[in-house]
Amino acid sequence: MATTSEPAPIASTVRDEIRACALRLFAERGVAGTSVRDIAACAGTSPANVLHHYGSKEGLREAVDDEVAHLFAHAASTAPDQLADMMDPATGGGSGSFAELLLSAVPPDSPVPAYVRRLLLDGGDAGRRLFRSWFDSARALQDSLVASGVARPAEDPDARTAFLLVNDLAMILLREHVADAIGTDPLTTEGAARWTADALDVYHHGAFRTPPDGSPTAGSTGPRTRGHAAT
Amino acid sequence: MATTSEPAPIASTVRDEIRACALRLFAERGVAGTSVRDIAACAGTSPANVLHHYGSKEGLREAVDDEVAHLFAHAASTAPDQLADMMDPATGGGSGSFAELLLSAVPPDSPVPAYVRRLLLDGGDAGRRLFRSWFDSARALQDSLVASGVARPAEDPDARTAFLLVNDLAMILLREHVADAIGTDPLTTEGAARWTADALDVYHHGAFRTPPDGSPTAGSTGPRTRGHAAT
DNA sequence: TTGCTGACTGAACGTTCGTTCAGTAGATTC
DNA sequence: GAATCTACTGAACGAACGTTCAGTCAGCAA
Repeated sequence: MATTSEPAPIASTVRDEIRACALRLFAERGVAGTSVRDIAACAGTSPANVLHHYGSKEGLREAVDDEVAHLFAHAASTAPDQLADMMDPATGGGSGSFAELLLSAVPPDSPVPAYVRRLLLDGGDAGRRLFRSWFDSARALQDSLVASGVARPAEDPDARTAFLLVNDLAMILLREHVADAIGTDPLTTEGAARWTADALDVYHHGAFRTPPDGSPTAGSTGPRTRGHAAT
Repeated sequence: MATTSEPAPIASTVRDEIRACALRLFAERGVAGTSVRDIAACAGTSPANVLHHYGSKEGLREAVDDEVAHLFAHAASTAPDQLADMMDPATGGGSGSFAELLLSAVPPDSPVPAYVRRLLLDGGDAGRRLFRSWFDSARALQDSLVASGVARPAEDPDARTAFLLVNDLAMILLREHVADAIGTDPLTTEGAARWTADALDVYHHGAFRTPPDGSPTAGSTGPRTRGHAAT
């Protein structure tokens, strides 16, 4: 059903159609909330044919997981250059954002971001591997940016990388809520620009004024009220 | 089954047990992935009794949504003071983090954070309301912090509030992945300290070195590669 | 004692689920 | 032309689903 722009192998087979429908429906309703019959109806074929091609519903889910993983594996191979390029203040002063990378890899109405969300939050192995690979890329990028003087060195580099990566992914995860709150979808070009502008401001100049000198490493700052209500 | 500490009405009724089980199972497996029979078995009663108390599975889901919403509505009534207190560099230099507030309100092994995750990501009205209320609180806090000179004023205050709030929530959403990556669960006291230390460092001093002067408002920094592969 | 109420159950209901299977149609191979 | 293969279908399977219902039982008011 209407795969969008140019580079796809255009002659979409029923097999591909089934997988595309599964991707979209899984992303919208979750795997448990999507039936094989739903997918078959979406792809204009019979439920039996879905299982003919993918063996089982679980097999189809794995195929979709793989598709998404490969999409990013390919993007990741060009990512370091792209990200480093985005980061270079000379060529544009970008943000080095994974979200921007994602935005550049899929059309704005793609179900992929929503599927990535499920992947990251459903506790499965595919999601764990995806996050791992992103974390490793981000860590390497962070190191190189520190080495080249673009980024400030962190006392806790793993925490720093995780912090920046997670902030970045959060925008994908909470996309609808952000759009509601600020009135612009952050996964459109204009929305991304607005989001990036603020993120860069914080990442360059901070959000808070400098604390009292000899700033404590803040390690002691746990929550002080320890209500621990049951539930 | 073993509700934890003090303030709960301790004499847990079967009705409460059913709701507690539903909260946990919905959080773990999703609503569609949890059957009424599962919940009944967990609560040690019959499926018919679950529906006797809550009318339908959907009614039970709404009851659980309400329970969580009320938990935070109560927390929110004391939140401004607590958050402002956390923010005050004089009394502790905390982070004003919603995640810390959450951590202080529920025990570390509570299913509530996972349920909040589902609430925020399942596109329902309860999640939308929850985010809205958090955004409004965060916005008000942000304004007061700017007024008192603790926070730098932002060019785009809505975006700034959304950015900080979303960063904060991200840690809850991606909790397991962060724990994997940095080796510490950020929703434990020690994990939170580590996370907070780095977050404060970024929020006070930035993550990147100051860009070339006359820093562009960065609005032009969209992704420059416009691959838009189909999918 | 009687009658009522609310918590609770076992058995069953109709539906929908994932999956199986025998079989058809259209190519391709020998 | 027969044999083989792959894509595909309609009908059915047993299991699991949410839900209904008649009925049991304990506590309590009259």
